Amino acid sequence: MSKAELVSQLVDVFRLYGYDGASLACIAKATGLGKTNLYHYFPGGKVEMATAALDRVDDWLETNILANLHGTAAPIDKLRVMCIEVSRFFNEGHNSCLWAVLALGRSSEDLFHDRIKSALLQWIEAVASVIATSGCDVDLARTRAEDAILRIQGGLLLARGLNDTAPFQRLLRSLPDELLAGCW
Amino acid sequence: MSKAELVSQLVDVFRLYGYDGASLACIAKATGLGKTNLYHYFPGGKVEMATAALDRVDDWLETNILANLHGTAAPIDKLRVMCIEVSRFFNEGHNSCLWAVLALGRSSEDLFHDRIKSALLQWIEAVASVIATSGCDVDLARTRAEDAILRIQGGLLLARGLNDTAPFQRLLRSLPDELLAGCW
DNA sequence: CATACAATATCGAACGTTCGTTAAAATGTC
DNA sequence: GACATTTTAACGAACGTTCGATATTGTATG
Repeated sequence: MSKAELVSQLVDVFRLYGYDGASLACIAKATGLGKTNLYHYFPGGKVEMATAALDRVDDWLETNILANLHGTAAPIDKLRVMCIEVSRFFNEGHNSCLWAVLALGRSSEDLFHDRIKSALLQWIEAVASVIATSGCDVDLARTRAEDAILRIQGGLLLARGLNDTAPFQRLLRSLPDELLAGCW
Repeated sequence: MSKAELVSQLVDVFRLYGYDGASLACIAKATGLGKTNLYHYFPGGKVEMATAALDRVDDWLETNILANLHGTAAPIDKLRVMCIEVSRFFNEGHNSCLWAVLALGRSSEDLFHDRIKSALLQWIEAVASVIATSGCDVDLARTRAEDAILRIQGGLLLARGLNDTAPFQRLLRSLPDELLAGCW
């Protein structure tokens, strides 16, 4: 197995069990590697494994979300592409968000908080920029962008809490139009 | 310290550290009780402690949210009261939601999932009922109610992820009117 | 082509620590 | 003296981690 596949499995394990819930034995079983062998790939131990998982999610954000939002397509099309990519990445709502899991899992002042905050802000600012270019007031665009990310996170949480991905999927369908509503 | 205060502290500890992150040593320190002494109050151990914390949150939901929503006041007033109570309970967004922490913290098939799902559904249905009585289509009311809870959860998550409670507070301010918009 | 050697990958066993938990004894309270 | 509360001590299990050795692979030299 390549290291890229390995990291993908780490993402899955951490967002399913959380940082504390994902024991080394749990990770070893999920990846098929021995506990010891994991230290060959991640000498920094569990922290480095979670960091690698976060790196992977950052890559996804940059490649599949930010690049698109910063592109030259029409605002409505960029937002539609974003929602499609989000739906795919989270398996139509069946997967949790690693940021949410790590942000809620440990104490307030933990290792990953700064990274998560930075990623969320990048996403919000990119969405706000797209909305603003469609003629919206800048402050309103920012507010709507925050609301968009907020609702995506809430949708994923509800999907897990209710065992029902319908609200999340409905949200993604209506989001692009709502974000640009009333913008000329 | 009364048992009621003790349970309140359990709620705080669990929603700050998560179930796995809240070790017995951590709980003992937070409550001021010895590890073993906790077993005098909760013979069922950690599971019973978390269950007691969930009981407390259920009590809050029933007393401060559902009773109000099922009352006889005007729909808009009931929704406003709800948002005020939510803001107070979550300390204006500085506290996390125990349901979210427990839902995201452990594996999909865990001990608390059914309880969390049931509580969320009760809340959603109560909100949907209020919206529907104001003249809204029943399906639309349900959709809006799901969106309301979804956004509250997302707002709390963003507050923790961004270290910024502003989106959550803004959400609570605009939610009552938005939920009833276009309903005659 | 074959051999030797270094680097990479994997493993089993054990480390010390912390986990949740239990039993018994000590302390406080009425 | 009866009862609730708290503490001391200890338990086996699981935690993240480290060590030492063994395969496996790649590479260079003869």
